[in-house]
Amino acid sequence: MAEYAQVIVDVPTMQTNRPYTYKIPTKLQSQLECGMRVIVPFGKGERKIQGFVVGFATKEEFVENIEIKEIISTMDLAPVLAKEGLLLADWLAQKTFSFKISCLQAMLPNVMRASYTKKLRVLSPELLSDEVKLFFAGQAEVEFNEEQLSTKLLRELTLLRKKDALEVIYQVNDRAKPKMVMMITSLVTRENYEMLKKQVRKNATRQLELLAFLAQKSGQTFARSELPTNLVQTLSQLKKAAELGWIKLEEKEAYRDPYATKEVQKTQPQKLTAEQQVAVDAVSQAIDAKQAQPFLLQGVTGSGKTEVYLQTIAHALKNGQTALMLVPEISLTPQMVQRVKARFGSQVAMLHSALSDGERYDEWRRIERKEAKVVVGARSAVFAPVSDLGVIIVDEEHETSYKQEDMPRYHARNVVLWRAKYHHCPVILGSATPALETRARAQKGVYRHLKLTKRINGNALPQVELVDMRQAIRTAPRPDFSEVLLAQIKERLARNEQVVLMLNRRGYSSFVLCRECGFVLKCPNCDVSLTLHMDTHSMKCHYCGHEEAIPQRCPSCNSKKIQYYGTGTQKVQAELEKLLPNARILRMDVDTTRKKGAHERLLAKFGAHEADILLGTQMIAKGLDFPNVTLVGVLNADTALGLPDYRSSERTFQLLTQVSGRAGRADKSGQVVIQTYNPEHYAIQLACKQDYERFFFYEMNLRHLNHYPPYYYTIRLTVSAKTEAAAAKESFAIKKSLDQCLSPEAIVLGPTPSSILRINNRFYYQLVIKYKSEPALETYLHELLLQSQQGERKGIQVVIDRDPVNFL
DNA sequence: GGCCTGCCGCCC
DNA sequence: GGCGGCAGGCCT
Repeated sequence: MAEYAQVIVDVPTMQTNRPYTYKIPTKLQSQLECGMRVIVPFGKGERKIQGFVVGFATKEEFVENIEIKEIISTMDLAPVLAKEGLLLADWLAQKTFSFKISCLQAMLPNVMRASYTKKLRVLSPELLSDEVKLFFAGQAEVEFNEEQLSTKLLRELTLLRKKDALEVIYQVNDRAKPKMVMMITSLVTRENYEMLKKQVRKNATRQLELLAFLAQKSGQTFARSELPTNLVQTLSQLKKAAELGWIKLEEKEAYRDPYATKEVQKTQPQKLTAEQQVAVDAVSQAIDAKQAQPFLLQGVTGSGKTEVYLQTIAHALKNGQTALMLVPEISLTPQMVQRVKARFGSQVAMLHSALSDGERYDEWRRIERKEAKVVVGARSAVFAPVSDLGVIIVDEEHETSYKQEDMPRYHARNVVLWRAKYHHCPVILGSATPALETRARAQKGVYRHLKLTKRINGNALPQVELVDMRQAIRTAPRPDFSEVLLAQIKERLARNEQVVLMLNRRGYSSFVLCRECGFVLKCPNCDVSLTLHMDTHSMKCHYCGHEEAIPQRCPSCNSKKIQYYGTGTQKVQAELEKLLPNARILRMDVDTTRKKGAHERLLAKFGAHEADILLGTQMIAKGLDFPNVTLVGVLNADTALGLPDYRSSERTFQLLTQVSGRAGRADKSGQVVIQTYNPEHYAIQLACKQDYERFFFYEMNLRHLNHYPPYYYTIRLTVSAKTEAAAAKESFAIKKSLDQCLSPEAIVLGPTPSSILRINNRFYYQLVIKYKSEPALETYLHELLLQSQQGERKGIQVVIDRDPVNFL
C-alpha cells in the first residue's frame, strides 16, 4: 500500500493543476481510494480545505526536502468519482484551459462542493479586552468574516491570536447528506405472537397495542412514518423493540423524486418509417459492435427523431446497458421528458436546472447506484455517473446552450464524444439544422450521416410567406404587424385555431428616449441602455441587474417628452390587445418564466387552448408540439443578422427553420409568415424554403473565404480590468507575446474593446485567434492561465475560451 | 532603530 | 485566501 496520496486541492483563487503530496495516516491506509474527497491542511495557517485524491505515490517517487503533511480525514466512504471521471477531468482541463479542480467540481452535484466556515475560539479568556468580550458575547466560539469587522477589532484579534489567546478554526462542511428513512420489518408472526405477549407487563397497554399492530403486519417492511405515532414516540423505543426481537430495523436512503406525483401513461414503440428503421438499425448495430461511432441524425421537424432515440435507447437497455440523452435546457420541460418517462418509466433519471440541490443529488445517487438506466438532462448531465453506456444522444445538437460559459468552458458535444470513446458506444447527434461543424464532419465521413426527409404524418412542410417590411410598414396598422400577418391571425381566430408569434429578443427591448434632447437612460455600471419593465414598473439593466424608477422628466433637459422606444414582448402584447381585443394572449419571455415551473404551466395552458395566441421570444421555437397551431408569425426575422458575429446567419437560419416547423404538425396544414427588412438575405430566403443543404454549402463557402470555422479553429481571449487603460494595456501585452509564439499562418484579431466595453464597472477588451495548426499555442495558453492568477489580485482578469459560441 | 504598510511568492 | 518575507517610509 502506498504511503502517500496525490491530492488536487480546492483553494479559492489559488488554483494549480499540480497535485500536492500528502501522507496517508495509518488508519486510512486500507480505505483510501482515487476519486475520494479528503480534508487536508494547507498553507502556513494549517487551514483545512477539501481535496480530491487523484493518485498514489511511494517515498522513492519524490525527492523533495519539503515537509509532507498528513491527510486529516476522508469525506467519503467510497469514491465520488470513478476512474473515468478523473481521466475526463484531465482531458477537460487540458482542452478547455481550465483548472483541474474546477473540472472535478463540475462533475459532481452542487452539494458536494465544499463550503468553508471560519471560527474564532477563545483559549485564554483572561486576556480579552472588554470590546473583544463583547464580540464573543459569552460564547467560546464565534463564526467570523474579516470584512464584517472594524479594523480596530481586527487588529486586536490578530494580536490576541499571536499571543495564543485565540485560535482560528477552519471547517469544511459537506452538505451532501443522503436523506435517510428508518425501515421496519415486523418479525411478529401468528406463531410467536402469544409467546411475546406473555413477556409484556399486563398493564403496558401501548406495548401490547404495538405488538398487535406488528402481528397484523407480520413479515412486512414499512417506513417508520407508517407506524401510528402514539405507539412509538422515540427512536430508543424502536431500538428496544428491535432488541426484543419484534422488529428488524434498517436505514434506507430516501430519494426526493421530483416527478413522483405524476402518473405517466406507458407508451409502446411506434411503427417506424423506412428512414427511421434504417437509422435505428445502423445505431443498433454500432451498439452491438461496441463501436464509438458518431451519427448525425438530420431530420426535418416532425420527422420522428425522438422515436429513433427511444428505440435505440431500448436496444441498449435490452443489451443490459445504459443510455444518456442530452436535451437543451429549454426543451427539457414538459414534452420531451414526458415521452421518455412514458417509455421507460422509473428507469429514467432527470437532471435539469429546476431541481433543487437536494433533488439533483438524489437523482445523481440513483444513477450512481445503477438504479436509473436512462439519464435525461441538460448540459451538465453529460457528466452523469452512468456506467456501461450503450448509446449517447444529443438532441438539437446545434443549440448553443451546450457550451458552458464559465470555467470549465466545455462543449457538451465534445464531452459526449470523449465518453463515447471511453465506453465504446455510438453517439447520435440529432438536429433539423445541424451546426455547420457537425454537418461538415458528416460530409467528410467522420460522422455517419442518417437522414429523415419525410414528416411522419406525410404532411408537406408548412407554407412560408415572406413579408417585406420596407414596403409593408406604409400600410401596417401597427409598426410590428403587417396587414398580411394581421389578416392571417384573424382568420385563425375565426376558425378557433391557435397562433404562435415570435420576436427576436436581441436588440429588441424597450428603452427610454427623450424626444427633446435625444437622451437615453443608461445603466450607471454598464455601457447599455436600461430596459423598460412594465410588470415591475421600473427600468432594469440586463447585464448587472441594476434597477431604477421610470423617469417622468428627462434627467438631462427636464423635458416631459421622454418616452418608450423600441419593442419588447410587453409592448407587442399591448399592441396586440388593442388590435385584437377579444383574443386571449399568453406572453412567454424571461419575465413570465422566471419562477420555477412557470414555463411548464404556460405551455400547459396554451396546450389546453386556454389562450389563442402564444407570444414569446426564442424559447417558444424549441421542441414544442401543439397540433392546433396552424399559424406561426415571426415579427422581426432579421434583428440578429446585423450583429458582428460570423455565426449570425447560421443562427437566423436555424431559428427561422425551427420556428417554422411549429406550424401544422398534426392533421392541419400550417402557414408561416415571416416579417423582415432583409427579404433577399440568403439565410432568410433559404429558411423559407427549409433548404438546409443549400444553406450549408453557401455558408461553408463564406466561412472558407473569411477564414472561419470549420476551416479555422478559434480561441477568444477576454481581458477585463477596473479601468479601460489597464484592460487595454494587458491585452496589448498578450498580443505581443502571442505574436512571438504563433506562426505566420495564424490570424489574430484585435485587441479591440468588446462590443459592450463596460459591464458592472469593469472594462472588457478581446482578442480572437484564428488558426489551423499551432503547436506552441496550447502550451502558451496554459502558461497564460497560470499567470493570469497573479493578475487577478490587481483586478485583471483573463478568460480563455476555445471555440467560443458567440463573439460578442 | 523600530514598526507599520504594501507588495510578492508560496503553500505538499 | 492567508501567511511570511522584504523593502520603503515615518515616528520617537
